[in-house]
Amino acid sequence: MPRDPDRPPVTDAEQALLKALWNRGPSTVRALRCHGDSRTYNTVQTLLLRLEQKGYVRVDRSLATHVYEPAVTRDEVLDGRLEALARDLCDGSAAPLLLRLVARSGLDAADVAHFRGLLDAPADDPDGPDPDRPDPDRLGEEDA
Amino acid sequence: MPRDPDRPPVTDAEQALLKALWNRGPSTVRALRCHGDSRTYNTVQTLLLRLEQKGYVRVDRSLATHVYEPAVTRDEVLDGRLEALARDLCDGSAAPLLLRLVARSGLDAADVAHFRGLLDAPADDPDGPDPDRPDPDRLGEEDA
DNA sequence: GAGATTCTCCGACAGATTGTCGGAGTACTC
DNA sequence: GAGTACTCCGACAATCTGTCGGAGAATCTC
Repeated sequence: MPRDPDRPPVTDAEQALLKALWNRGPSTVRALRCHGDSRTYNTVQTLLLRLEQKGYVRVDRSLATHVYEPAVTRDEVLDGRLEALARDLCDGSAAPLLLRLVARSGLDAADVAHFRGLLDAPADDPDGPDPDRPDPDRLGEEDA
Repeated sequence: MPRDPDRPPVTDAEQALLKALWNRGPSTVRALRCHGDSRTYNTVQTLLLRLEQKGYVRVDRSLATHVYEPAVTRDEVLDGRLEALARDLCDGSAAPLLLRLVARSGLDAADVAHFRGLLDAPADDPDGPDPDRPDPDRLGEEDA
């Protein structure tokens, strides 16, 4: 289990790119740009570079045209953000977050059943059932 | 139930002050400043003013020396942040957040029991148990 | 192999944000 | 009415963000 909590935060523009990478898998600047991104080639590249410096993406420079891929999963980012939230507002305890989520968000019966199951099973299954993550295994299919 | 989701975000310095207000209840600038805050009087005041503009604190200007108090509870801020997180990373769904929290954070037996109870009871108790809010009725007691 | 393309790298830059105060004026205390 | 305590307004440097331009290297095309 990777354990490097405090990456610098991502900005909005960076996050948009990171999301695109999660959805598309490893991609080139060009591919990302065509993916509905009105930014200049250079702008996208700068953002990607900053994401690399911050540790959110990994770059394969073996080819002439570099290929960028996420270095962190959405869940890892989620964990980091949740941890930061707990630290900021709840003295580091995650329990209040859970409490709030359960108390307010509209969980349907299936969700409730799901979570009850999780509570029953010991919680150390990081790759457990994860119904709503898009499959991350379509590589550099340029859609131009 | 107050419903104004998108307040501008608080900065670190602002949040420290907001936390102090949550802990101490309504306070004057001076009281906040003595509360282990090395900032200048004016700095604290500016921060408080910005918090007011953003809607996080309310100011009682009826007295000569103004009294600042939180306009939002910690839970409301928490809700907003969690919503933003869900929006940013999970297409608006809060379920993945819950899943992550349950899967990773170390919940002790009491927590688990607590949440199981919450899952059993329908979730519409906005003013439910709130164990760690201090009593807000010690006003300008300067601790110098 | 020379020109045209395509990329990468480096650096810049304007606008917004953040944290921090100073000064001027006002209200209150004795 | 002098001194003190506050508030209001504005400023300011440092940093962050999003956005590119230009120079040069690598690749492709004839």
